Order: sequence, then structure tokens, then C-alpha cells
Amino acid sequence: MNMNSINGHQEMDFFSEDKKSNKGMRNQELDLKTTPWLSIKKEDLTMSLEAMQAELGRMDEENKRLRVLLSQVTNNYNTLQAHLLAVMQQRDQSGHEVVQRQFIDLGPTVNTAVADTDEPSHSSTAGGSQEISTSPSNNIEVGSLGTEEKEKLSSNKNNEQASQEATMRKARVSVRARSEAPMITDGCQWRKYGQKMAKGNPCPRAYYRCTMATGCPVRKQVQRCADDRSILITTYEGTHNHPLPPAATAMASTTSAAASMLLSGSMSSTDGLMNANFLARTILPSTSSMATISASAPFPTVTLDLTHSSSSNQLQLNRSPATAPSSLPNIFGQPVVHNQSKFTGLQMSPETHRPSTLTDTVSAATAAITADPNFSAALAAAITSILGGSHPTTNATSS
DNA sequence: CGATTTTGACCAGCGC
DNA sequence: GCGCTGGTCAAAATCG
Repeated sequence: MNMNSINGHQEMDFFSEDKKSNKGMRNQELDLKTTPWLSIKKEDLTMSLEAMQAELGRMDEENKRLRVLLSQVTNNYNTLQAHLLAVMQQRDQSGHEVVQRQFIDLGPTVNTAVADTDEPSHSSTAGGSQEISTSPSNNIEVGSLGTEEKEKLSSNKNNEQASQEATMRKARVSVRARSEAPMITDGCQWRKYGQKMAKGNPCPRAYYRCTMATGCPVRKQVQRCADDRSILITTYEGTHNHPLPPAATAMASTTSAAASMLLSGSMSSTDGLMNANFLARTILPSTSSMATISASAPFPTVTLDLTHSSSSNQLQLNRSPATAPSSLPNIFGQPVVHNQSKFTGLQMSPETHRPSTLTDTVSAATAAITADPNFSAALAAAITSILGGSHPTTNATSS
């Protein structure tokens, strides 16, 4: 836009006005002979008026730019609001979906899950024809960025996601349960992709990957305990990036949440989850609970041991030496020797409160494990013990 | 015939 | 560098 065309109009008026008052100016010039300071003032005045007009032009230009920006922001706000409403409606329609998405969101693949929804792309309708990024998860400024900057941003985001995914994949949740079945029924579809003889165990270890969706990163290992072959050790790794059936939702939620709780000590944000310290304090509220910490695990692992009676259920919190935080000794309020392989029988205060995150997780687990009666009973007993038997959802679903 | 399982080969990490 | 071990790949076999 040519600003001179606008301000030039005013300039013309100014000079035409000046010509009209030419006679008056002459009189003024006569007067100026006796008052020379006014002559200087007149030049200064003319100069400052031009400067002011130029400044006005710049302000006008910036004003227009700000309007465009405001339009972009408004559009993005409306898009986000519409998206939020759609999500809220979706939640109202499906209670299970709420749980599933809540815990899927804990993982690094959440963005994929959200992006995969069939939400139509909202196009900008107000404020002009400028193309504006409407991705709800993306930033407002992308639309004004250059291609190179967009690629850079996308690359950074991908790196971040890859990093988080790698971290999440390393976290494992292991479930020990007595079962004669070759595999725990957890509601998911698994495909066996390998089997190995593990050292020190005559029973082979089977490797499974989730086949409910192509590209799902979740894997699990199934192995019988060498000491007691009636004990089945199932180790889950990763977070599902797809919707799950109700029967599988809670188990996936539990493993995902447990992994997130475990990792939250080293990760920046896990959406309101507890860190390992809080996990330990929450899970060990009663004097009958015991914690076992192993420093020998290659990956940070939460182990749910459901092989004991309800009075002696254990939750083992395993951390590899590399990931063990320096605050580890504070977890149990007493000094801990890092090289020690196991710590048992640590007592916690029964007055510790229980946040909704854990109770939700545990109640979700109880809702899901009804497929296998033995496993269901064992896990329900463990959960009851963990929660002190006071959680209504637990009581309702574990009977 | 497609999906799943089996199984030997291959690779990476780790300790010596 | 070498061997061991855990984990994954992929071709062949099997199943429904």
C-alpha cells in the first residue's frame, strides 16, 4: 500500500491552504522581519508536520498489520474453542473413551492419536483471505512463519516426540500373577514375534507386539518364573496410539500411568501425575505394604506383584542406576545405599492421602481385568490393599 | 489365503 | 576384539 497517496492528499490540502492564505503570509513575513524567531519556527513547524505525517503513515501500516494478527488470533481461538467443544461432546458420548484418551495422552504418541481424529480442518472465515494454520495442537504463529521456519519447528517437535517416545518405551510395567494360562487376557490383540531362552530360566521368554493398529509401539514379554512356574510374568512396554476396547483400556491405562508415574521423576511434565516419591508414599500407606527397590533392572520398571495374599501384596519400584534420581533416599524418608540390590519392609505413614490419579488408575484396572478370574481376583486384592479398601469404584468392580 | 506362530539369523550393548 | 545376552527381523510353517 502506497502511504504517500493518502498522506499526499493532506499535503496538497496543506499547501493549497498555504496558497490561499498567501496574502496573509506576506503580512506574516512582514511581521517576521520584526520577529525573526517566528520565521525559524515556521520551518520547524513544516518539518515536524511532515515527520508527523510520515509517522502517521507508519502507524497506519502497523495498525493494519495488527488487525491482521488479531484476526489470526481470533480465528485460532475460535478453532480451538470449536475443537474443545467437539472433544467435550465426544467425552460425553463415551465414558470409556474418556479413560482411554486420558491415559493415551500420557504417552508421547498422544499427538498422533489426537491428530488422527476425523475432525474436519477448520478454515478461516473471518478477517480476510490469508491462510492461517488451524491445527489445534499447533501454535498460532505458524501461519506467519516461513516454510523454512515451519520445517525447523516441525523438526524440533518431531525430535522432542522421538525423545519422549524413546523414554516412554524404556519404561516398563511388569505384572506378576499366578496363572495356568499361557498368557494373561488383557483385551488387546498381540502377535508373537519372537521367543528366546533367557539365561537362568528354563522357560522361554515370548515377545509380543500389539496388532490392534499398525505401528502401535506397545510390546510385551511373557515369561514364567524360574522359581515358581505357576507365576506368569508379563512385562508391558510403550503406550498404545489407538483406541482400545473397554476390556483393554484399563490395563493399558494402568501400565501407561504406572510408567508415567515412574518416569515423571525425570520428565518435565506428565499432566498431573505423581513422581516416584509420591507414588511410593501413596502405594505404601499401610503397615502391611512392602516396597522392593531393585537397582539391577536395565530399564526403569514398575512391578506389580500379585502372587501374594492380599495382606502382603507388594509393589516393586525398580529403577536402573542411570535413571535413579539423587532424591531416591528421600522416597522412604530414610537413607538408602544405592548399591544395595533390594530394600524390603519399608513402612509408610497410613495418613498419606491418595490423589485421584492413582485411584482412577487402579479403579480402571479393576474394571478391566475381569476377563481372567484368577488374575482379576489377585489384582483386585492388590488394589484393595493399596487403597486400603476404601475406594468405592474398587469395591464396586472387584467383587 | 490371510493372519499368526515358529525359529534361526542378525544386531546392539555390555563386560572382560 | 571377542563372547555373551537380550531383543528384533524375516522367511518358512502352520492355522483357521
